[in-house]
Amino acid sequence: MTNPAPPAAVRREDAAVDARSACPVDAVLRLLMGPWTTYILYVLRTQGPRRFGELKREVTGISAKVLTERLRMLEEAQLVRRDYQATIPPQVTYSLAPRGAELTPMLDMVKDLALRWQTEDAVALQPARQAAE
Amino acid sequence: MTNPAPPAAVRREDAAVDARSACPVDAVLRLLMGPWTTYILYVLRTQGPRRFGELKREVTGISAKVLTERLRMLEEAQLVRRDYQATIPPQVTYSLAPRGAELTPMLDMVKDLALRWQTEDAVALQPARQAAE
DNA sequence: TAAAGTAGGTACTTAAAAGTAACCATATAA
DNA sequence: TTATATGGTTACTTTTAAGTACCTACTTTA
Repeated sequence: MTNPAPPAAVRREDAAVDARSACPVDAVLRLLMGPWTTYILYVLRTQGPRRFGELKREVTGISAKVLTERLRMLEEAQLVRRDYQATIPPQVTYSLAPRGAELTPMLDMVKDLALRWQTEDAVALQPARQAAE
Repeated sequence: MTNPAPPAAVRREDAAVDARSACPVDAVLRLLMGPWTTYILYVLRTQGPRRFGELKREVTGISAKVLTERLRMLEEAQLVRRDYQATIPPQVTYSLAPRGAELTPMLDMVKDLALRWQTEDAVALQPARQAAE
């Protein structure tokens, strides 16, 4: 689960709030949530280290604001590494940190599941093929 | 990545929108996202089938509205099964569907990662222990 | 007679997240 | 001389999601 704005009614039940906030699974899933996040990780994983501008161009449609937010969040979570070179113009390179790489097997698992379900659904919706032959 | 409201600027670039919406990993992650979702699955997974009222009591702090929304979404995604008995009062039981159970290894993987990172962080913040002895 | 439990539905409000646009300093290229 | 690129930041607006409260219909219980 993910913790939204704790409403007043819940804010009083600290036990419940803690139970949700302390869930370690939730903490990790919350990192991946939100638009663009897995997309950014995907680009870094498959394309290798990228500079800010390159990322912005490859993650089509993202705004600089959100890209910055996501990168800061991922950096804080140690999923992404930020290399800043104070040249002019400045050169900032983002790459997958060790923890980011550790997510790979799990993301692959999600991918396999997703593709399998997709196939199963497609097959289930195609009894016409058998009937037509 | 998750698809937010497609802004006008992006709406024209259908290729980009498709690239994001069609991502199967994203489709699955989006199901788990949002407050309470993994919590609901967790309760069904560990406690077994539960009725609406029971769920609402166990998922502390959730509102009936959101619980209903989440269950409908999970049912549509075939992660959860809904059994409706037209008794009086009506009896509605929710249980984990096969696809919901298939998520277990992946969620366990997230849990292991999360706990390990938590431990690593705790150790990294405790060099005082060594120094004190 | 009124309350409580069943499983929600609906309307309204609020808060968070995301989007847009303008701006910063600096240097190079046209 | 103006535009472009670098890597952002900031203010403002819009969209979406979530929360709150009240309602249904029927039965059993106090």
